[in-house]
Amino acid sequence: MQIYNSMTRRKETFEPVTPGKVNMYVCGITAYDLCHIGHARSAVVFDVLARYLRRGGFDLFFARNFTDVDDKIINKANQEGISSQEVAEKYITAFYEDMDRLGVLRADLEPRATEHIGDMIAICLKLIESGKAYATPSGDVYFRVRSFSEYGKLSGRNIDDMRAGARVAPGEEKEDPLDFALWKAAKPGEPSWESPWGAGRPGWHIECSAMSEKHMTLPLDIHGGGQDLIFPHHENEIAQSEAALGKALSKYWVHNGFVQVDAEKMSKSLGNFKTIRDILENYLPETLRFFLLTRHYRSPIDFSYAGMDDAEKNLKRFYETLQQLELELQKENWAAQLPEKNVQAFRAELAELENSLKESFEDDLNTAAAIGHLNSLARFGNRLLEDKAMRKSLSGRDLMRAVKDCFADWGAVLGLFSQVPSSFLHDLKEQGVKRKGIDTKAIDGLLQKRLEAKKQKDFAASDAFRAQLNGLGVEVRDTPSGQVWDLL
RNA sequence: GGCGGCAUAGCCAAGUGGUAAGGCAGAGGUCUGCAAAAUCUCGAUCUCCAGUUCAAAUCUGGAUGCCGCCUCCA
Repeated sequence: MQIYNSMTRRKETFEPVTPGKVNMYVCGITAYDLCHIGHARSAVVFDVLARYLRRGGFDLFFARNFTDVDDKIINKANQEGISSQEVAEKYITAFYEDMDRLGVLRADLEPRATEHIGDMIAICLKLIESGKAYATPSGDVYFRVRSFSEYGKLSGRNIDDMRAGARVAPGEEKEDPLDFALWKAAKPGEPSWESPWGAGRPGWHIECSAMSEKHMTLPLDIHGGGQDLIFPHHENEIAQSEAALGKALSKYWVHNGFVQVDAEKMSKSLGNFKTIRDILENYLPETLRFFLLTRHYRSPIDFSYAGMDDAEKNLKRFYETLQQLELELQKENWAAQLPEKNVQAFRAELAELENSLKESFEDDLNTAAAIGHLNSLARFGNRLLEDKAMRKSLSGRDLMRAVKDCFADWGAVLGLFSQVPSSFLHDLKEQGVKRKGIDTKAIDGLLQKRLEAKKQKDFAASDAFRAQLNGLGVEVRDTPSGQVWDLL
């Protein structure tokens, strides 16, 4: 497949270091708060990438870490009067709850920073020994950025262009403002570990270097994360790891775009911050996942409720089609195969759709294009369902089965369409009723009256009841099995 | 100040050289007692200007606008 490599800023043909095997390391969360929809996007994107690589037959080893020691965690712990370990535990649990709902599969390895303190110290020692890092009198360890000539290669920055002068906080003992902390001397009340430089805790960047080195063979095939991690996090990881090991940290660097709100990045200060839980108050998890996948992973997504509503309607259409296909395929009596000439064009169309789907994923994981093709597939399925000859014959049955299989196949890669249609549609309706505050008792009453009117062929009255129902935000559908209502 | 990205129909959104996927909304037809769902048909020359090319939304240069990173951040 073609994958965009942030390092070279081009799409490249993906060829793992060892044929058939893929090592992928994705930066996970810092566990100090509930996950927002940006975290959801990153998790969903790399979840789909992992699923697609596995589908392609690669032997994938996927690691996603948790940062469980960090300034923000310590602050939170102080605020809440609990230990930072408890804070991390609490939000890691919340992460799993949220991600499970979104259908994000567990990684093969989910290492935590605090489990790798010794490995981090070892890297620090190695870097100090080779002159790439230095310890200060107060017990900090800094990476000597100017000792790594390639510094800036990922983010496209030139050391001399960086406005780092202002970054030296009072009391820091950096040789150079650009230098970054590998290890921080402990302050009173902070969690700390013994080290050759006294009690302290690791800097942020070092954990990923330590964990990827410990558990995976380097270079990694794919190192991923959000675009905001490119600088300084990934740049620093590269500097540490490559300076310590003398080889590349990763062959491909993959970064997902932001989720924005009103065309601006989400942030707590702007007050436009949406947690996954905020959204799932009013929408089904699959709707959020679908929404996130309807844009290319590298583009920014502007989150909006209007966009969620669109996503929800589209997703509903998919499940309704799937439901119709399922119902039709339960039939047992099928007429003989149609003449080949009547079936040929349908088969060709299906084959082309399947091919387009494959190509979409091959082209830098273009899930937006893939969902477009799945819409075409849904229409194809609906046309089969409307075609009398197709609907009755074995030819049609085979085609309908193929459509259903195709949905199952690509749905498994996208992590969509895997629910039983009737139960998804039921949940969706319930969610809508709750969100819009529909009075179901009033609805049932009106439906009963409308049914009576219809029985008497009093269409004027039945239409009047329908109008009343519309006024309540409800639409009635007459089906072979009776009245059905849905949200308008 | 440095680096980077984006600008496609009413809205959302694919599309990196050969005359614009898809979704939502809208109009019309089929179906329906009427509707709904489904289906069919209809809709953009791709921010602007100048180039390169037989040919550009797609390449180059410029303008305008928006966004991100340079500090913690998916």
